[in-house]
Amino acid sequence: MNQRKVISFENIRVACKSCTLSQLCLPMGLCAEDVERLDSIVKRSRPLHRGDHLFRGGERFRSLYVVKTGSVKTYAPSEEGGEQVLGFHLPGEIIGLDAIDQSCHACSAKVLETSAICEIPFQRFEELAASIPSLQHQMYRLLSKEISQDTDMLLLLGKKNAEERLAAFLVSMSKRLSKRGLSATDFYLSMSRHEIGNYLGLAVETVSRLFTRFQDEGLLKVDRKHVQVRNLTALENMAGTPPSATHQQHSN
Amino acid sequence: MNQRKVISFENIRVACKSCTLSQLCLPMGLCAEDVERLDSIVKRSRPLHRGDHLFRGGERFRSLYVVKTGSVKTYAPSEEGGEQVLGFHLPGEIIGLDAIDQSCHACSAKVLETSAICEIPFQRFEELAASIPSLQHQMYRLLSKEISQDTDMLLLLGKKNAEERLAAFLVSMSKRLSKRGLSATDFYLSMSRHEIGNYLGLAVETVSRLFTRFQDEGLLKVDRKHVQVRNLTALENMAGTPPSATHQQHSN
DNA sequence: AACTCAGGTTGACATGGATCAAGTGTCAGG
DNA sequence: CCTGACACTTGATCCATGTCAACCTGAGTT
Repeated sequence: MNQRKVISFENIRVACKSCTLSQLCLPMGLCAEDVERLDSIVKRSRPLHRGDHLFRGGERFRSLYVVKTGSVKTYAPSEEGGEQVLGFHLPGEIIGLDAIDQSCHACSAKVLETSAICEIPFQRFEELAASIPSLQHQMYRLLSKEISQDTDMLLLLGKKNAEERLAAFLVSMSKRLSKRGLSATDFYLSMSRHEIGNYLGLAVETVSRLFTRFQDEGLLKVDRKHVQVRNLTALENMAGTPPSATHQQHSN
Repeated sequence: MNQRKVISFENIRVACKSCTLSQLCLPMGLCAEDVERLDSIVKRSRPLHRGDHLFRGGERFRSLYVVKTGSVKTYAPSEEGGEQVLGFHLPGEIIGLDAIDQSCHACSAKVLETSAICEIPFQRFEELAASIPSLQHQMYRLLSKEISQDTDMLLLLGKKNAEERLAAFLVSMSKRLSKRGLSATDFYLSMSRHEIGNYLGLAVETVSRLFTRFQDEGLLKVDRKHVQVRNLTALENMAGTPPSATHQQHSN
């Protein structure tokens, strides 16, 4: 069937079985044979570039998307220009789960930097899941995890002040990046201050001031998008979610 | 006077097939035979009373729960007394979806008034769903809907001011109640002002002042927990979610 | 009836963060 | 090297809402 491409994009278009994300993503817990079956329905497009949309609010829902490399933000465009950033998505994270119910995307998804994305046609996925119990189970887990994460965010927006919010954001990024094999203390943020503020329910100015203050307090070293965490524990305490308070870690 | 009785006691231990909620709940879209199979795994306990817990944060996850009559609140107990109310659940709504991922409840669920609850052992449910595609699909939809609702809530907490929040809350209650055959404009709130404030990220005093103001402005008639909506359209506009802005209505 | 007590309302005041208004890099294109 | 655009920072001010405190009200209880 499909001619194998043995060239430069090969590392971007890796099959699920050789993808380093398989333990975060849908293939988790599947046997080799079932991974192949899943792999056969995944579509891998050319890399997308900063500003490209995976989908826009209002479009018909057909597929789920998984970030393979790069990062994506989802946001709800509100009437008259304003928007609410709903999340930033790193490799291995699934996008579009909220659209299953209405068969229609309520939010938009835009890539923040050059990114490779896997597309999973949902109807075919559903058929497959019906015949692979562990895939079905993993899908329930991923949906459930999305709900827990939203719940954490509700707590953040409902109860935390500006300082706690930014600390929680930085801790979350740190954990998620390190789970992907990157440094937990030295990373680049792919989103702007404005997007961070929007996501956290804060004004840009507040975010900027907090970055400065955290740096003055020796918690961070910041240079534009480059962040070096100097005192992760202090940030965790500030964020109000000590690692042992919950029963297990679950951020994706 | 008491219209709450409409869905009250005649309903308590009815089987799924004769439950008035079947179009909101898991049986939606199932054929009669499959409804029977689902029904056979559902456990129906005696009514619970105000303050009883369905589960508490930290407990092992075994079952999902569906409100049959009455109402339930879910909340995340935080260290040292504080809590964040995560949601209020009306008949037909499923509770516990966030615990699938960790097999452990991160939040607690407490009934707000005498309530009948259906318990659905999750493992048996999962087995059943694997053999009934339309049940699996409905489960995906319900999980997805939960995510959309959380998303709406993120928008509320991230972008809306106090007045918009309370208006959105009242509109949501109105819609959900009317979808259950109750009046959209005359109802009793089963939660306290404190719980409303907590849920909306506002101080009790702010909620109280807003109720007074809405009444002064002729939008509502309020007597303690009894609310009569006088101008639903105005509330909808204030809430910033005009009914036609989204493509379909979906609040459960 | 009087007492109690929790939930609710109302008023006075304080403040965290929004908003407004200048700057200050930094980078792309000419 | 300039120029303009844009993201970010910093400072000054304002205001929505939180906080604190007093009081009310209704439903039980004695």
